[in-house]
Amino acid sequence: MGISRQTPTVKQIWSTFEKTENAFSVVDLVEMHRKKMNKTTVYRILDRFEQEGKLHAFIGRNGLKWYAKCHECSSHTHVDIHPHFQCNECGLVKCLDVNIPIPPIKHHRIQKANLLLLGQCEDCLQ
Amino acid sequence: MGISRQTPTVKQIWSTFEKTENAFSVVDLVEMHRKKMNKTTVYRILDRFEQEGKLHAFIGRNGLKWYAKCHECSSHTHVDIHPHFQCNECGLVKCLDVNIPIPPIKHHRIQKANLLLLGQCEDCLQ
DNA sequence: TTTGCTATTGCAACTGCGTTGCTTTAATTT
DNA sequence: AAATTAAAGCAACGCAGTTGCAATAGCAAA
Repeated sequence: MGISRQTPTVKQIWSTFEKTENAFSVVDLVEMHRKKMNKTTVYRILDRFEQEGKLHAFIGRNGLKWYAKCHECSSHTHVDIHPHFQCNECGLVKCLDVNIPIPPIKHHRIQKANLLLLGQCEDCLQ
Repeated sequence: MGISRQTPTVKQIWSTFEKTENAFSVVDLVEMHRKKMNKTTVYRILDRFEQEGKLHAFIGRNGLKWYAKCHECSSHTHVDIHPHFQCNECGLVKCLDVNIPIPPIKHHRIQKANLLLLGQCEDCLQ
């Protein structure tokens, strides 16, 4: 499983994430790479990156799936907050370097937590 | 705006939420009421309930929209955590009565926060 | 280098959630 | 009872995401 062949398409998708902590929706990624590869290929490469732990995924404001490369996102199985931010004005999505503790919930076992903060980013505040 | 006519379909949709704090996905609701009304009607009634503040909505695990009646969900505009829980085993979704404080994020203005906790519910833990 | 294996890609068709436009129905007001 | 118009039904559509299959091309082994 995972990425076992370094094809041009794999390299190209990876290059999108390599230099940034920002997240991209699948729709954006399909559009970005439309001229070079099929949308099915984009979906499949993203799946493989996610399984490999090179990217992590979460659901954004409108139910679209977003992907981002995040430091230390590869292999923790403990309850983890994974906070993400989406700008209501420009649409920017990125990972936040903030740790938000989750209190224990009575009679429940919490395995994962998805936190999406919505608001205005640095650029749009000015 | 809002619900201005008490039609049978409106009453029926509302009766689904009346007795519980559990949330329902739109897909579930369309299926539940399939014999009595058109799916378009379900979507539209849910939209109206949301605008009226009788129901609130959030995005679940798979990007589906979920609705729930929640005490005190009608009219606050402050940053609010709205924590929801989804069971990874039985799929149950409900509102949690827990307040989780969001720390201020440098250079960002946070207007809303969506928190989805995933794990096992009381019934599935046994 | 060449060969063989099979992971990967492209393509086209399909599924399913959600929306739209328009006509008909019926709740509410007068 | 009639008029007004919100709401419902229906069919067609748009778009995200998936599937099956044939063609292509990494990569390892010879």
